[in-house]
Amino acid sequence: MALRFHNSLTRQRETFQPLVPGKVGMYTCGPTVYNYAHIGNFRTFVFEDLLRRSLRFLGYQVTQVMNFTDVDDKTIRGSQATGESLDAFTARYKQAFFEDLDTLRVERAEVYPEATTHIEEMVALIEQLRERGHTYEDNGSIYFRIASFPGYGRLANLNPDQMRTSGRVDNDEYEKEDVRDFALWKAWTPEDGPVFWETRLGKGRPGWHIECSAMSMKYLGEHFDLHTGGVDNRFPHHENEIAQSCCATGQSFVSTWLHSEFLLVEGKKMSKSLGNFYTLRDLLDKGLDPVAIRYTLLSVHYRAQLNFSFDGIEASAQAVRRLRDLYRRLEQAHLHQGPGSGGRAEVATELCRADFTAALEDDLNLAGALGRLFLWVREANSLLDEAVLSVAEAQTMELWLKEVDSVLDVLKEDCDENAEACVARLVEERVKAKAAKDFAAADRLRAEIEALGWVVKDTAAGPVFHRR
RNA sequence: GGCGGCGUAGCCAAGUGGUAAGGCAGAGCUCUGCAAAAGCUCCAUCACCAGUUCAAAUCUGGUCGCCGCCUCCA
Repeated sequence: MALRFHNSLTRQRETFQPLVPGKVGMYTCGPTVYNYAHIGNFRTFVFEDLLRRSLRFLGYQVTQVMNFTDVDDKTIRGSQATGESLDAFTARYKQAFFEDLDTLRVERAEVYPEATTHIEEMVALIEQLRERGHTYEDNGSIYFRIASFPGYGRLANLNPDQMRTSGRVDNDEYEKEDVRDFALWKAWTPEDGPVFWETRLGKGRPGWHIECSAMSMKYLGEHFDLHTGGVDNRFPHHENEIAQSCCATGQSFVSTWLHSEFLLVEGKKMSKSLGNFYTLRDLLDKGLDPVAIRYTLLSVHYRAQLNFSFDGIEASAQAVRRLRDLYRRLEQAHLHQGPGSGGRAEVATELCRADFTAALEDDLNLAGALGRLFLWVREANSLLDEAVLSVAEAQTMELWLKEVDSVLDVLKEDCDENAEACVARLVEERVKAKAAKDFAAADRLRAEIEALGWVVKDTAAGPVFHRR
């Protein structure tokens, strides 16, 4: 089986062929750092995490670039509202973003370029477009003329002539030749205050779309493998990126475009007016387990709308618990070494590996892969119940589960080591109490452990414990 | 007006021609000092209608319902 993706550009499933065998360059549109990112944003970021982890699982070397949009209308307005400099304002949200990524166990990209530190690259790109006749100026601003790019609309599957035109656009955007044109460079206005750059293009700031063209090509080359984002970025943002990049370089830009669908909350698109708008921090305040949130975001195919519900989080938490319980059992299997399963362990594991891998290769069908994984989980538990696993077999199974977890990243428990050591002592005491048939003491210790928020389970191999 | 997606058990969800994965919840059983976990068993004919086919959740046409995009938005 070969890795296949549904390419938004062609709307077809295609076999993935990186430009350089074994290596993948991917650009993932990052956050505009003017507030805390919400759960819908994280649906996309977790999808991109699944993508990079899957690529690595499949043996590719990945270079991921994720930008920070740290200058635009919203960041400027935000900084003015708090009276901070733009840099100080956005720095807070950049840091918060990284904290949130850690909470959700999203792996770090290789490069996080910021728009404000790549002004020169953008200016050079705009100059290149100007030389090739794709731009025009008005009052110091520079616009991209989409009529100069015949391929415009291909990604979004929109015919420019049939786009709906509204009166509102006509009124607001009178300075453009065509309402569909977009700004590459915005001339300074008094509302921008201290936010401007004096450049060869004049005094002003870059438009939004140009940063992604400039920074992706700087770090990944003029033509690279994968570009991803939420569906809402498909048009106009990504369409404009294609226009800018192709017109500037004269060659194709991105091989494969991947777009993740929207996340709904309780069946509705998230919005502040509906009261179903949640940042990650809001959800943590409600006591939700971040790993359960991660699992939920992961377990629905990225091109399907995901309905986020609190019941769903509970179901995910249980599924994660099942995986963790098995992992603990495998870790401790050496304590009651068996005679060997007669090949059952190996066969089950190899079948699982083949099916799990095939599902991932099929446009990142993680839901299908998980279905197959849980079949193996049952088999593994059965073998443990029968106490037949040899030490080597248990290790093989444990290794496979760890390998799966290089994609899922849900096994590790968040707990501070002091608490764990403390509970471990109570568990030890309880073992002694039980050995002495002092069940009253054993029950008292169990209650104590549970009061600390932990659960202890007695198994054939001795007690195991974990956070509730 | 133009483009696109979706509708599978109580909930989530996989499955693009061969007779319905998996998770959660629920019921019963086994095991168990207790408590859990685990294992076993049970729980759907795939929105509706009409076609194509030896065979359709899967293809075609239509109906109903839901959702998204057409320059703020992951």
